[in-house]
Amino acid sequence: MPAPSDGAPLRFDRTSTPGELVAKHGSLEPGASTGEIHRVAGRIQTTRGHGKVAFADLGDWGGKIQLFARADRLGDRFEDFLALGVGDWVGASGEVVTTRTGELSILLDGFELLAKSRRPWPDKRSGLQDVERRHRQRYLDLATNARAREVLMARSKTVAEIRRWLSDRGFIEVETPMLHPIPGGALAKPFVTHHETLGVDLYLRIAPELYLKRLLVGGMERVFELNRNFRNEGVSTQHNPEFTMLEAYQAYGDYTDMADLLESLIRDVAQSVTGGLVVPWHDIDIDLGTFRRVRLVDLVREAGADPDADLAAECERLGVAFDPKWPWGKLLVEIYEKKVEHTLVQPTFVLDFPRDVSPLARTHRTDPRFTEHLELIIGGMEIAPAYSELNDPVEQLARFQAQADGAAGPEDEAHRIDEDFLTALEYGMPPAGGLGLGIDRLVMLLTDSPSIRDVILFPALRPED
RNA sequence: GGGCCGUUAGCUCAAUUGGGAGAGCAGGGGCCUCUUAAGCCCAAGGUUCCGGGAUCGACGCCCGGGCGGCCCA
Repeated sequence: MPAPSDGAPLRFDRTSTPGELVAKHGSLEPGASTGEIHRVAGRIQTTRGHGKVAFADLGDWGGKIQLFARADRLGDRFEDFLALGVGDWVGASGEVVTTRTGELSILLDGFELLAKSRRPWPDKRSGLQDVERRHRQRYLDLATNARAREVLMARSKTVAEIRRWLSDRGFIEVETPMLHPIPGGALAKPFVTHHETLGVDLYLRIAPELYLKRLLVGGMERVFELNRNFRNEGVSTQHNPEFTMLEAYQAYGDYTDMADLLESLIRDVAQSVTGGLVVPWHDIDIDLGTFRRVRLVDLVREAGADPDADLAAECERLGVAFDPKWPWGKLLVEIYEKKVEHTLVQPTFVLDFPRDVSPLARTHRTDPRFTEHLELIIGGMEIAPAYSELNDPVEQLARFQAQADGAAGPEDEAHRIDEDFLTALEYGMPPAGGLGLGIDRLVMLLTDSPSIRDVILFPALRPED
């Protein structure tokens, strides 16, 4: 069998990892010999040549161990060892020992260069600092910065815990279309694409909501989807054009059930990901043990505006920019978003958004100006909306038409009338609660990350050229 | 879209009010048989993001642009 052209090994059998050896032998006396021969692999992190002996740190994401090379043991291979550099992948074999200074080491009998790093490596002390390159070349960020690895692992665990938590409670995960003939389920500008053989424009979904509700019509009682949404809007520390959202629906429930569920879910996920319910956030601590519940209209009143007065005048007085065409509810929400939302640092359910801005939620059971639509705010960020879901096809059509008539925002962000969805509702959708949970922002909270780009491995950036 | 800040060697960063660009690390050569941010010696490394302008003289000042960060819309 011919050797590969570059002679590099195709595989390497390990008997242990650096982290496992540290766990087993981490407290040996200086100058100890274990009699254990091991084969370990990893990436060279530092090298220290010292005449007829040399050292290198070999590490992976789970730990590191020192390689101890002696010219009298390695013979001709000693020169090759000295040629190793930072970033090289190496498989090594030898006895597990400690040096005179007590450092746990592999006393090398042999080693293989598994892959060479051909480019200059970031500074070994500081790691890669340049924010732009950390995003464009995330592999270097991960390879040199422990913080980047911790965030990635926290995100992975968060997603895994959410899936397990929901599954344990009877929620079924589904996948609904990413390509939508009509963008729906949210107020947002979509990305447009085109299907050649069907000859139609399609939209990357802005939300899966209307498809998940079709599944409620089909009889699914507890259903969720955890995947990407796409919105053709600006990028900021809280927005990426593609972002990850959990949407979950529960038949026979309402928005108070969804608030209970969110509270319990976030608490359990925080506990398993961070080990506690108090998470540091910038300069303060956020206590996920207590979730306040307060009506939006009361928050606006607390902010010094009278919801029963002329809201355009109130906006004027408070310095909130507005469009005179906006309806009452839009003005009310504008005051809330500009004056209140960013001040809600501790977990807060903001209850009962106005009907004008909430076309998919049921009218409030006692106050018809509002809907049973809440938003969970933590750290000043919208983390999760939840509704008592509108299931009346006649009212749904009327709400869509009110949206299409304008007033609530730019035309390309208004709901378009999805006849197929209305047909589904006409077959009967059970009463249900639904929620959306922004996964990126939740991970920001759990990892004290100030920017969404810290928790998305490859965030949207302008092309370099 | 607006404002402010940043952009210098492969990386991390310096460079009084405008006077001719430096260090550490990495990479190259040499010494060294227990180092661990190894150490010591030597050499090399630059279109100071790009384009224009004022000045005897620009990394620095002015104008325009790129990319990034933060804040605002």
